[in-house]
Amino acid sequence: MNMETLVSLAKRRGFIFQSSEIYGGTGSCWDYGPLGVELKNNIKRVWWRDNVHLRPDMVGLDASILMHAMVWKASGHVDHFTDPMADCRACKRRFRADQLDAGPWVHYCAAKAGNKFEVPAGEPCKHCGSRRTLCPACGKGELTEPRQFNLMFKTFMGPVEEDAAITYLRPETAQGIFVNFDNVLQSMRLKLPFGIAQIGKSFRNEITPGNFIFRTREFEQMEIEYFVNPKDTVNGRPADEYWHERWIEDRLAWYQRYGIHPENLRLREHGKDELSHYSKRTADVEYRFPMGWSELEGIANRTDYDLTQHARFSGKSLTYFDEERKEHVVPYVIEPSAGADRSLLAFLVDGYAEEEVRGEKRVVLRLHPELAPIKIAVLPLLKKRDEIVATAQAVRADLARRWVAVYDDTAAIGRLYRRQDEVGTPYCVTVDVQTVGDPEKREAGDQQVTVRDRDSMGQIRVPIGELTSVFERLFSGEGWTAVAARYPPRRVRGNVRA
RNA sequence: GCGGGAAUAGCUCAGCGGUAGAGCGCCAGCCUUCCAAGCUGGGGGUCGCGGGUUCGAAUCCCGUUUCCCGCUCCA
Repeated sequence: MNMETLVSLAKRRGFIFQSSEIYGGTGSCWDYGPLGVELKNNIKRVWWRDNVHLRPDMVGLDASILMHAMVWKASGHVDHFTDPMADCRACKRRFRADQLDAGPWVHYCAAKAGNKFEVPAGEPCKHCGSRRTLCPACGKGELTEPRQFNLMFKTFMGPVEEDAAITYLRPETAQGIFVNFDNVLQSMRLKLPFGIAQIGKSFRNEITPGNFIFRTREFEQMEIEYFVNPKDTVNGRPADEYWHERWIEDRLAWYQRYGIHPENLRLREHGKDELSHYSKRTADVEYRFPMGWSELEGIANRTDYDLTQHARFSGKSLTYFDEERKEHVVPYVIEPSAGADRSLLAFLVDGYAEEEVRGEKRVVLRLHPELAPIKIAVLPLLKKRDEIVATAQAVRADLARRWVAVYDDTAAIGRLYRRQDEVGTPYCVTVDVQTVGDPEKREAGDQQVTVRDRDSMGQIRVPIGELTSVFERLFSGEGWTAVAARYPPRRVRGNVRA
């Protein structure tokens, strides 16, 4: 599996198109096509259901993308979300200019000709006063002047482009939750621990976007801020550490529940040196993408950093009153922050399979039935028979009230199946002559159709009247094997091409 | 942003100074009683974009945009 194959499939089958393609494309932006938007909506819907509706301790939120500029001052993004970068003119490597002094460096001092010596970490040369100027990787090249990379999109509120009107497109949805902490607390009568979930677009001027939809400058996050009382203990551990561990386990399990192979998932603990300025501990859920292990979701313990900062900058109290201790506390927050686009990419990559069937290559997207863009395809075996076509269209219309169901008659049955396999449709329904009967042979129809399973390619005969209950069982997770056992396999009446 | 590679039909690619091609896919018709069948026909490309050289440029030169691989970063 390589990314190019997937990019090609995604475009060919209407999942993902490059943004503004007719104008030559625009960097790092991608559009979700008819099937892509279904898939993405399904991912967001099951995430919301599992993390908000099914839990008694979670509520949702949808904050605006544009916020008061002070939000980003308080959050630290204006000051910390910038990286001064310097490039080596010789080996072309790039470095964080603020981390160049981290190690000792070899210095050819101009003030003391012929002298080459090592300067200790963090110190300037005591002879000439200069700091590190040569590349720490190759030791030869001069470094360029540090250039400031601001990762936030700057824009103007209102039509006048003046400094007072500057604000930012949010670089994370999290801050919308923090600034609404008190509103949600007051209106929903919540007790710690509780969480607020939000799905929405965020924007970062990434230095290097790429790898298809993996790193883009406009992306969609699925974030949870789970507030806990840091003074509580659970199972003998501080509440924030306990819940952090719980969320790490829950989130890892979530990806597996929707079909990601366990061997393609792992947890990676952040080292002390790579922790964000607000984080006490962070663990990443990583997926084995075609380009290597990369982050799907970061689960951070943000402590009381954000609420404290916003309280300080806004002058508003952002505390929770602990009834038992009769005191105000600033909650700690655990943040499971997932990428919707990255999840979608992982589900595509993980579901993609090529197998050999009768000497032909079969491409199948083994998407979890809840995620599949199309749930059921209803197909006529023969499109020249009006009764077959009419019955198939009626069956589709009936099923479409409950599930995304499509009708297709533009090819022979084998090709129709393969097309549906390639876009991950879990089940097909085929209407044939037996279903509707054959007037010329005075045969009556049996009103039964073939239901075909994507993964096993198994087929059963099901009365049209029982289709809804069969699909209810299949989509509730009962499994093909269990459901198929109640129905006869399709009777083979010969195959003219065999 | 730097270095390297690439850009021709929906997809994969050939053509590399002289009338834009193939395979697959797509559409239509015929045929066909269940896993990418066959036959016939069809639509579709100002060869990424803009300049230049030339009688003539997909082809050579310059610029530019986008994608891919590294550096780097994160959801």
